[in-house]
Amino acid sequence: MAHVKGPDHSRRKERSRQAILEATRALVAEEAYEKVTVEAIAARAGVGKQTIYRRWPSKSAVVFAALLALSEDPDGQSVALPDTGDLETDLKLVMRATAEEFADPSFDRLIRALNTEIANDAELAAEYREKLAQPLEEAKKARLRSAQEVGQLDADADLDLVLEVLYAPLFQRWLHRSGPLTAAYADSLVDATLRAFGPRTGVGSTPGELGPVDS
Amino acid sequence: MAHVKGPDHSRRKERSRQAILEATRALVAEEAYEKVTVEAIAARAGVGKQTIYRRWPSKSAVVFAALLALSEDPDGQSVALPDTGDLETDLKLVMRATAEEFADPSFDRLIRALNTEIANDAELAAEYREKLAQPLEEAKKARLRSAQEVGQLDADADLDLVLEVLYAPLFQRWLHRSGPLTAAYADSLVDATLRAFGPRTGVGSTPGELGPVDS
DNA sequence: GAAATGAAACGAGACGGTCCGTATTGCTGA
DNA sequence: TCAGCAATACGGACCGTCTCGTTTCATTTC
Repeated sequence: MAHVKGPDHSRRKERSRQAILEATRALVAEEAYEKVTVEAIAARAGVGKQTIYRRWPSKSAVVFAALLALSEDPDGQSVALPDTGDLETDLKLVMRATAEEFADPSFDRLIRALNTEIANDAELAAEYREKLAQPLEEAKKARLRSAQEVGQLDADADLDLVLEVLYAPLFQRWLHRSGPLTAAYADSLVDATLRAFGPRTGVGSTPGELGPVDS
Repeated sequence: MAHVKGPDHSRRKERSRQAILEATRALVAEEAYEKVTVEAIAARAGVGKQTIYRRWPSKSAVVFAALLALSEDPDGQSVALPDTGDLETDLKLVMRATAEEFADPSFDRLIRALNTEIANDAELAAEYREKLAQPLEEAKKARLRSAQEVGQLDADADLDLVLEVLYAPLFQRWLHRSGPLTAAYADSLVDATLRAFGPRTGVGSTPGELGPVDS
């Protein structure tokens, strides 16, 4: 008597759900965002338009869900950054990889669509932060904390600020197409960030008042 | 007989042109961007729709022109940053002012609309860079160069990179609504930037191998 | 067990509404 | 007189709703 509801159509639902999300991703990846229509998604997914609107309230929501699912695929597997023991090495690795990702046209279009959605919708932005950005940031901060423990990063550094100084320039340069995203550029961002937040040159225990370098 | 063309309607043309741009700015400032329609602009400007399309090829172009005109208004007057002689003071002044600007809802909507346009249209982005971003950046770089000359900034620093490290975090935090844009935050960005690109402390400048804490 | 039953979900697509960008029309002002 | 204009009708694209006949599947019936 656990069956309160009627027939179990969950498998059917899941299949069409996946088809819709995959069709959406494919379309966003291969065309300009304005050309992605709900009708096109439905046709590509082999699905009726109503099936889409049964699950999501708007086109924005569908696109957003499709892009969210991109990073949720690997079940519960949480992100983890490389940890060779040397922060500079690890950061350069990650930043170079990030810069390369942005060079891929498909990825470019996907992320541009995502940014357009969240820049103009505070609710979607909050959901994006909660489900995608926060977990990733936590992983990055975990790596930074481990660097703090071995004295490769200022123990007092605000990690949110460190991440922003590190990533925001890359993001802005990509979004505004204001310069090339080369490996050298990625490296120079890491260098700048480490100069700003690297270990204090002084006798570094807990800081606060001691200021041996006063120049 | 310098009049090659017919009757001199230039004053009329100019009047309707200004009316269109002003109506556009008003609408973008007060409503969500999707609600701004060409018909609404025409009605508000007391102008026929065709008059708009006679001058601009698309809605995007009108909106873009309206926002461009925002910063072109003060005739040929070029931008100049404060120069008290102390870079830290000047940068904090500018960064605090920038952070405050973003807090104004009208300004927020205007810049959000502008960013949406240029993020998805490489041509508009190029025009934006040429007509708005570049001149502003040049003014900022001029201030930085003067700081380099008096030894308040590393003479070898890449000024484009300095500006990115300084402004991009603020921009990203605003765009993604990922944190408050306080004066303290503005200051901490200046502090970080100056630690990264400030005058070299001496000979053994670049970090990397010196490791008093090796645990 | 296999066939019949009924409800939920579905594919297809017609429909109203909004908006873009074009075409038409009659007016107006120099 | 006539170029430029406001007003507005229009075609086309798309969104989101609604309808209709069909498919799928748990349950019932033999």
